[in-house]
Amino acid sequence: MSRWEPNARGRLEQAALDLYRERGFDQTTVTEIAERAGLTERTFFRYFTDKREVLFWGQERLRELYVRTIETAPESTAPIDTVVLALEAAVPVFHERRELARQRQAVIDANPGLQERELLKRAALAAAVTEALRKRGVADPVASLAADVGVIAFKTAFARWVNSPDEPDLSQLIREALDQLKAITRDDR
Amino acid sequence: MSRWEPNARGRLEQAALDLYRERGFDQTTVTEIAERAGLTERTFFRYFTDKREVLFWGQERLRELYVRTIETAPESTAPIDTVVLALEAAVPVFHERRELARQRQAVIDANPGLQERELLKRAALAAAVTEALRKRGVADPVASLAADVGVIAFKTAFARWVNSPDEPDLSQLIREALDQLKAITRDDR
DNA sequence: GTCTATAGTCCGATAGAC
DNA sequence: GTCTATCGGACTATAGAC
Repeated sequence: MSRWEPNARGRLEQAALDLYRERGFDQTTVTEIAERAGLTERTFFRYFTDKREVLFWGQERLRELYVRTIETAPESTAPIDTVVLALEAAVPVFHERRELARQRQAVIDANPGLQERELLKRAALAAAVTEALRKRGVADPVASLAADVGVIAFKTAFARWVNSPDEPDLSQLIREALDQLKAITRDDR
Repeated sequence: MSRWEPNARGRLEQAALDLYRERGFDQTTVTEIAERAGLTERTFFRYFTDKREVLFWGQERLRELYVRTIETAPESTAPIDTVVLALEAAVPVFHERRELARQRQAVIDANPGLQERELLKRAALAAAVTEALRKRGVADPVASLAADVGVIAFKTAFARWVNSPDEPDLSQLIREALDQLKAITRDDR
């Protein structure tokens, strides 16, 4: 038997999401989150640097998955296709947590401060993808442009996926978004 | 004669930029900014909702310029070209303030919190561009994809422009970035 | 685990412009 | 009189220091 309940981090994350949904992000104090998780405010700040960060777990795992997928992609793969491979490799992570993703996104969409943080996380992932492409010998600015295009395609696909009543395949939505993006940037129209 | 020195807002903006450069964003308090501008902390918060916002004046002007340019673009112009027209219309705004833009960007680049805010402002501009395209009859998701592609091209161009020792033309850098972006998304390679 | 600085809010007061 | 810009003080919660 251990002295504390296990999984303090997970309990804080769950308590925070629940409270943000119940009464809104601004109306929730860190003290309340900690109380509901059976911990103290101080402990909250040991796990998360601030009140927003508690919603963005899984970021690190996603980053590693992207980078690893890019590292192991066939050498001949074009930059943009390499990025798509990485995005598709992460699709199961989302499919397995559809309801959680939906709830989380609803909270974020209701608060500009959380949207800021989400954008920063997305930019950090784009930077990691850019770096992984560079390591494969992709020159700048092609590396960062390919990463950014991938982010746009994913963002577009995710927005549709997360709130659809039916359950479309995220991979397919990504490919669709990318196709539309290609059509837009094609010169011959 | 009025009771107060004129342009309280401008004085606060200048004082804030100077202090953020001198000692860093985190090491600067709102009280110090207000003091240097000859005002009180309370007055600072009447003009700006928070400490970051003071760096992002001009945002509204830029938004109006983008929207107006899109509204008045020739009907036959393709979505992506309409966006480029808008971006180019705003180029003089930057060319006229190169040194200020440089200083501001250096402060932002040194602080994640400010980067968050910058990303949110950029997203807000993209949303305004998307909306302006929709009003011209551009369907979704083409409207938002075109806006996002424009944002990427501008971001890429701006990053090069703002720190070049020589003074390249921002318009040309935007067109170059867009060309590279088109090459990346082209299927035939 | 306690203590503290500071961001950010609220309500109200005041002084001049119109 | 009304409107607007500044200031004052009290207050809470975040976040970091010790």
